[in-house]
Amino acid sequence: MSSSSTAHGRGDRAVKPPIRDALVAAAFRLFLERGYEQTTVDDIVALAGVGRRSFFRYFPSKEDVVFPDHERCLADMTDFLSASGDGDDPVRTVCDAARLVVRMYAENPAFSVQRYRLTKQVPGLRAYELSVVWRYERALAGYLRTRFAGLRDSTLRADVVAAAVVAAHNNALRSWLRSDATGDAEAAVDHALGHVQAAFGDVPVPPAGEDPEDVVVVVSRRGAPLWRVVQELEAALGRD
Amino acid sequence: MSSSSTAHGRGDRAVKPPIRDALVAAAFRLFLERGYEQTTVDDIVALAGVGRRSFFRYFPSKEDVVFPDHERCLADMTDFLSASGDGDDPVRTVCDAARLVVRMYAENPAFSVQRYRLTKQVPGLRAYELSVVWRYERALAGYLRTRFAGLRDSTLRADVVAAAVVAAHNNALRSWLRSDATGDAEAAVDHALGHVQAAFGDVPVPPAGEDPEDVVVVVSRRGAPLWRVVQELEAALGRD
DNA sequence: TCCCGGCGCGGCACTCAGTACCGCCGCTCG
DNA sequence: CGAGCGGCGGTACTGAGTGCCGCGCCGGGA
Repeated sequence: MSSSSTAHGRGDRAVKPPIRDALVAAAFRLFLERGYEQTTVDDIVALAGVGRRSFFRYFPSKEDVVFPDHERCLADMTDFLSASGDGDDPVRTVCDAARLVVRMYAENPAFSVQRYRLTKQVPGLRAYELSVVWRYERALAGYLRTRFAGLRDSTLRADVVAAAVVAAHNNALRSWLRSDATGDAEAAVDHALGHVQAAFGDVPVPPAGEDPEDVVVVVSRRGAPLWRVVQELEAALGRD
Repeated sequence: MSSSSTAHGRGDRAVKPPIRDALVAAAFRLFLERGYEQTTVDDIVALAGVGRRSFFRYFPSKEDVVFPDHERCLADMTDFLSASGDGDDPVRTVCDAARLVVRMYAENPAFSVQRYRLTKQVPGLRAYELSVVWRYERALAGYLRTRFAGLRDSTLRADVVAAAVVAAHNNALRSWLRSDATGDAEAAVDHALGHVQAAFGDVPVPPAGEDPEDVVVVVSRRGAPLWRVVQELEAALGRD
């Protein structure tokens, strides 16, 4: 039932938000019973036994109660990205960041499946989920832009890779949710992200055994000054 | 001012929707004057001189008036996809389908720039645009799924390619919009989509040979993916 | 112990998007 | 010439989201 992102294991009694969890529980009970649009905020607060005003204190909109933990997960992702150094392959880093999301889904499989069924058939919730996914994607793209800075078409590469990572992640995640959360969600996402890493990563991961050597292209127009050649060479090598 | 997708050239007096265009014009005047959220539907219909009920006859919601032609463009895209045979490279086909969108934007540059500024700073409109983009992406992915049927991880590949195409298209389109629609939007999108085709398409890309006097030196290790070669080649040729 | 300030909560009233229903008018077809 | 009929406007309603205020609880300070 509980869906809070904060852990609560010891004897302490719901240290964080008792009323917030009550609202989420009441909302999902009613959403599953009579549908999302047939449930008003007044119904939710009546079942939860709190005032209507308190609902909007904890959730800016009615849709937010369906995604109570994404805000925290997004914060975790930005923390993860800002904490990861410049050493590893950036594509691998954003793939790891995406794994944070599927891990959150896998923490509450039943809850995630219910929410998936809800968002699948309510257009308003689908639109809201899109905006949430968009924020994840922008976080990944922002990180990649800094890592790709200096390369040619850096923002384009960043956006495309971020979109591919999100698409692969969501493909595997939705497939897992459609199967009623049977099997290993993280493994499915790993497999999907493997394709993206193979296509965009510095090192083509799955076809192992090959050399991780990169490619260098030098194009020199006749009469082009030497510094121009050096510049292109540096650009191709990824130097700043 | 006009933004209708239907042509109206001859002496006939706005054969399709006179009142619809009036609503769009009035809405944008008010949106630019005092902002989107500061403008009510009553304000729009008052300025347009029609009844409030008529607004919702033409636009299901207040957000729809900002994107008056996307419904038609989406229909064009689905028509284009269902009409294209199974002969060509499917990745190239979806790239061509995406070009329909930028072409629509390029038809009314001033209108597109205004709308871009609006959607950039109004969260509600951003969310709505996301849902519109999502429908384009699903159309592309649906086509690719049928074309990829039988291949391994066909739906995954379809989703990833569709997302990459949309991301590349939007990257170039938004860059063009941010520059106040100076330059060639379609060329920018072509360049961006070239990267996607290089990464995912059957045929790397037609590089459109330039001067035969150029000297090209390519050093490629076997581990490097083909798209990297093409990317560096394009970069070295100064195509951006 | 009493007082005081803050804060979380509930209640009220309001705006505005979106919908259902109805009544009007002009057009066209029988 | 009359009867449908479709586009349009008006009215009234629901429900989401907001601003405002008053209450009660809790902790700190004199």
